Formats: sequence, structure tokens, C-alpha cells
Amino acid sequence: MENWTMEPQGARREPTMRDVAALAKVSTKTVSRVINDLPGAGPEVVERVRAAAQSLGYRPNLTASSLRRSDRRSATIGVLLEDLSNPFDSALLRAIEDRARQNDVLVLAGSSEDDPDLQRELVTSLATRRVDGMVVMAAGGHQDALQQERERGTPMVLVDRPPLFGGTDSVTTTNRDSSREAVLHLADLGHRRISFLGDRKTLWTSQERYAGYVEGLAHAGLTLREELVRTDLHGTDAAETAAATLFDLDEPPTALFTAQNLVTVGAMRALRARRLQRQVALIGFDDFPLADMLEPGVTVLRQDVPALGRKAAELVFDRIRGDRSAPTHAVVPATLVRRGSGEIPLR
Amino acid sequence: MENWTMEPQGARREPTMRDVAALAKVSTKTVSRVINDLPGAGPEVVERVRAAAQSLGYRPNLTASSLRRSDRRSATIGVLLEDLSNPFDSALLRAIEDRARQNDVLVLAGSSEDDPDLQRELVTSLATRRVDGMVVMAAGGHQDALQQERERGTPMVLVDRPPLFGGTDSVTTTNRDSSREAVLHLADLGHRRISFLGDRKTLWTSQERYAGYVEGLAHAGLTLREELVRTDLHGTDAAETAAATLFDLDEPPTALFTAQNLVTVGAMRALRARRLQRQVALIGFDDFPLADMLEPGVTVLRQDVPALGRKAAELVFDRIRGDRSAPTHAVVPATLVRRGSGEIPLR
DNA sequence: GTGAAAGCGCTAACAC
DNA sequence: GTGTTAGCGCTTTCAC
Repeated sequence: MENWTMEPQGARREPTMRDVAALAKVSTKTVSRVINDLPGAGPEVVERVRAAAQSLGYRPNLTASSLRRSDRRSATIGVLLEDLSNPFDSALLRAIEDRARQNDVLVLAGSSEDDPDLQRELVTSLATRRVDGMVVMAAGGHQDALQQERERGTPMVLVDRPPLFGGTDSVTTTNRDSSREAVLHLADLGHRRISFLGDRKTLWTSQERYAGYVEGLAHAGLTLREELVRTDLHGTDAAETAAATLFDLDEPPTALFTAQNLVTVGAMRALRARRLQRQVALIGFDDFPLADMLEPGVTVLRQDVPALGRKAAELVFDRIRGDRSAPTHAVVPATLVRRGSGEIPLR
Repeated sequence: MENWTMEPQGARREPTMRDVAALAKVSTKTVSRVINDLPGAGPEVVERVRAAAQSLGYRPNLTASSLRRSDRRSATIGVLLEDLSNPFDSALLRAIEDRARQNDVLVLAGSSEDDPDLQRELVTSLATRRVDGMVVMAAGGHQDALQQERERGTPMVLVDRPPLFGGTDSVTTTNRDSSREAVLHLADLGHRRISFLGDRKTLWTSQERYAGYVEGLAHAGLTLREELVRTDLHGTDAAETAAATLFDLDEPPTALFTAQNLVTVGAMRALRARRLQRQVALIGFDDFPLADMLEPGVTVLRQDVPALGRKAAELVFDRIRGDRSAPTHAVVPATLVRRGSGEIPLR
């Protein structure tokens, strides 16, 4: 039991501009001017209105104001990522949120779970709330809903994956180039049997990273062996199982390139299960917490997530402000972080 | 260059109910009925309206409808956490989002950075957008802004930390009991010099976990030694430094209880730097990814984050629906997960 | 410098 | 079943 009586939640009527106007003995228009810091109100009136607003605990109703205002801004953007609980996604959201705050904008966040249908629903939900713009990590497969929304004129920036349609900004990482670099790094250490383990093939990032892998092999003069390639691995468990099968081969790989976060973790588990973590080289795409504390430390291609988010937010705010220049496709470089696992030479 | 001309972003006028009404040759009220699946529209008219809406690409304006509707719902809740990029916070957000989606509600998310002033600003921002309710991880220090908002009647649930004021629901973890359990676990292994390393003292969770530590020592018949206690550690680096000083003592601890995520990581780094990770026992509050892959695996008290988020969301939706029963203070149990580091006996 | 009237897109209340 | 009128809280327009 508490000594404080339960306030009827949500029951009280919020004071309106009219209430303030009545108390200050001015018109609502004048209150509007004061609240929005617009000129055309005498200093004494301003004081009276401020006092009235203060004493009533008045707070403007942005929903009503944006309905009437000519710019129609809701001071809200939508951010649709794959899974807000994924560290990559949440770091991105945070970076976007920081930039949004600088613009006095709030963020409506959602997880599409890489499902185009769910993504369409979320886009509709955001549109229904008249967000000023959207930052979207496109779900794999078609992007019909995104394209349609974009064609209606909604400012939109795709992040992590580029649009399959025209006229839309995007911010991505050097997926292909960095992957090639990783493979070459492994080849330089003498490795000739380098495996690729990748996420779902429908994802553009997976495709790009695979392309970089193929290019890397070619540049190193190595032949691509299908039996060393495992794709469509969704989640840690699938990756672990797939990695395990690699070591049952007559000629198992001596190095692994894992093209995603969770895939890297799965592969690491498989290596550990066979006590191969100091024998087999490993480079993963995407950094993750504690990668440096493992033994050996995990060499990764680190994306600059804050830069990705910041850039995406800046682009969408530019568009919201009316920028109609040609679409930008920003590419943020990833960095090879050497921690040990990627520096294991061919024995 | 792209072949698709840049759509004037945000320039197109959204079709309104009036447009649909005109095309379907009915009144706006009838369109409203059809769009909202309300009775009182003939099947043939429904069809005509649907077709008109479809062909115009009409989408209801929730902002306008919520302004006029008697329940005033925006179908949006605010979620204010400390840092959306923190794994604990983002897991919580995701759990809340899932429950929200089941109610066709979207989530406005923000990071308070544990700053009461920033939290106040965010609360105001949310209120200005007329969210239906809020789920808040209260910043340390005073909770004036939260209390004021609550007293205005806004449905609010505090998560992770309880309110310092009455009449408000909360969902927390068994901080004290679980901490005591951890200390007793260490004492059972023979440890007599057990250190406490904690986050900022202003945080309720830190205080509770410290209280549990003190209780645990008492139950085990051990004396509390101030020199083994380090508090106010914010972030990994501070924790690492503090942990290092412990091992410079004449009588260093043989076991550590680290009362937060990042503190645990910092302590681990300090242990590793001195190659003590297999000598000194360690139990941390909060689980974290890869804790099982370290050597030794890290024993932790794991919070049931999805349950915390789910419960918080359910409570806020109950209040939004008008539930005025006495405040609930739900407590979700944490679990001791034994992975090795906490099972190192006194040598 | 200030206010009255109109209306943003929608729904409540009531009439027919 | 369907439409009319009024009005949610605010800003626009324009008059004074």
C-alpha cells in the first residue's frame, strides 16, 4: 500500500491555448505568438502570457500544431531497422537519435525482422503518423513498400543496404572492398583453402561480401572451391553447424572468412569445440564487444557505425529541409582490426 | 547519375478523406465509417469507398483523427532508457516494442544518458506529442520531471529502477537478493576477502546490489572491509583502474563481485592484465554476449530482460486502458548462471 | 501590436 | 443507412 492515491491515469484534461488566452486576457493568436517566439507581441503581453502558461502548466500540443502549420512537420522521423536488440542496429539507432536530438526531432523506432510484409506494415504505421522522414534498413527481398513510400514523396534514406530503386539516398559500408582485403590478408599468410561463411543470400550485404571474397581469391591466384562455401546461415547455431561440417572435409579449410556478426560467433564456437581456434585463421565482418578479450583475439572488419548513423540522419534532414539534389550514395570505410585470429599463418 | 528523377521529397499533397469522399460520391463521415470499419454503411457503398481510397492511395491521418477522437489516443508510447546502444537497454526496448506492436502501438525511443535535465526535456518532448503513456528508466538523482508528468495523469511505468514517488507502477529485478546469493556462493567456496565493484552510487540498482553484498557478507560471517569496496565506477576504464588497485593491496581480494555489465568487463581486463583470471573468482551482475566463450567462462546473475520489458509494457497498456487499481511493483527474478569464473575456489 | 474568422483532417453528436 | 454541423487545438490570413 502506498500513501499516495492513484492518480486517474490519463484522465486529466490538458490545458489548451484557449485556457492560457483566457487567463492572460489575450487572444489565442497572441498566445501562439508568445509560445512560438514569434514577433508581434509587446513585452508586457509576453510576460503575462508566459506567467499564465506557467501557472496552468500549459504545454503546446504538437499534434494539433503540426496539423495546422503550413510545413506540416511532426518533428518526428521513423527509423526501421532489422532488430533493435542487435548491437549493430542499436548502435545505429543511437547515432541517429543523437543527430535527431540536435534537430529537436524524436525517433519512432521499429524492427522489421527482415520481413518485407512486416516492413510494409511499419512503413504504413509511420506514414499514418505523418513522420517527416524515414531511415530504413531494407528487408531482404523486394522493396516495393519502400519504393511506393518514396514515390509518394516521403524523404527516405536507406542505411546498410542500398535501394533497388532510383531516386533515394543511401549509406553503406565498403562491404566488397573490405572483404577482398580480408581474404588477401589471409592469403598473404600462406592460406590457400579459405572458407566463406555467410548470412542469408537475399541480403545485399551478404552478396557484396561474397563478391569481395571471390575477388580476393582471384587476386591471390586461388581457385574458388564450392565445398568451402557456406551461405544462408541465419543465426549463431546455423553458423556453428555449418562450420563444423567444414572440418569433416578431406581437405578442410585453414582459414575462415565469416561475413557477419553472428556467423563469426557460431564459427568460433565450432572452432573451440574442436580446439582449433589457434590453428585455423579467422576474420569476421563486423566488430563485436569483447572480441579483443577472447583467446586469440578476433580479427575483424570494423564498420564505423556512428558515422553510418550520423550520415544517414544528416541526409534525411537535408531532404526534409527541401534539398532536391541528385541522390547521394555515401560509403563509409570499414577497417581491418588485427587481434590475432586473422594473423595465424599456415602451419 | 541515376535514370530516375529525384522526387520532390515531401512535396506531394497526401489525399484526404474529402478527396476520397468526392470520388466515391459520399460524405466524409461515410468514408470515416468505412476506413474505421464502423457499422452503418451499406455493403455497396463500402465497396465504392474502398475502391476510391485505393485508387487515390489514401491513408488516414492518425494525427488528425487522434486530435478529434474522444479517447485522444495517439497509438504511440514513449520509451526513455539510459542508452539505447547498451545491450541491456536495447534488449528491453525490443521487448517493449514487441508488446507494443501487438497493440498496434508505435514506440518513440530516447536515451536520457542518466541525466535528469535531459530526461526532463525528453519527457516534455513526448508529452508535447501526446503519447498515450511512457516506460521510463529513471535517471539517477531526483525524479521531479517524472513525478510531475505522472501527476498530470500520464500513464507511466518505471523499469529497472523504482519511483521515488508514489502512485506509479514499476518493474525491477531481484537486485539485492541475487547479489546476496552471489556473495554467499563465493563464500561457500571458501573466499573470505570478497571485493565489491559498483556503478554510480546515485543509481538505485547500485545501492541495492551493494546492500545485497553487505547482507551476503554478514550471512557468511565475514566482516565488511572498506578497502575491498570500489564504487562510483562509470564505464569499463574506470572499473579496470579500480580493480587494478585492489591487487596492490597487502591482502588482495580472492574473489570479486562486480555489480554491473561494464564494471564486470573492466574487472576482467584487470584480471587478465595480471594473469589472475584463473586465480581470482568473479561473479558479475548482468549477463553479456560471449560471456560463455571467455576463458574461464564468466559466472553472472542474469536478468530476464524480455520478461522485464514485457511486464512493463503490459502495465502501461493496462493503465492506458483505464486500469486504476493500486500501483504494482513487479519484481522479476535474476538467475545465477555458473560458467566457471564464479566457481574458482580459494586455493 | 493585436484579434477575428477560417480551416488543417478528422470524428462526435445528432438529424434525417 | 447516410449526411450535416460543429469542433478537437492550433496556425493562417487578413483586418484593424
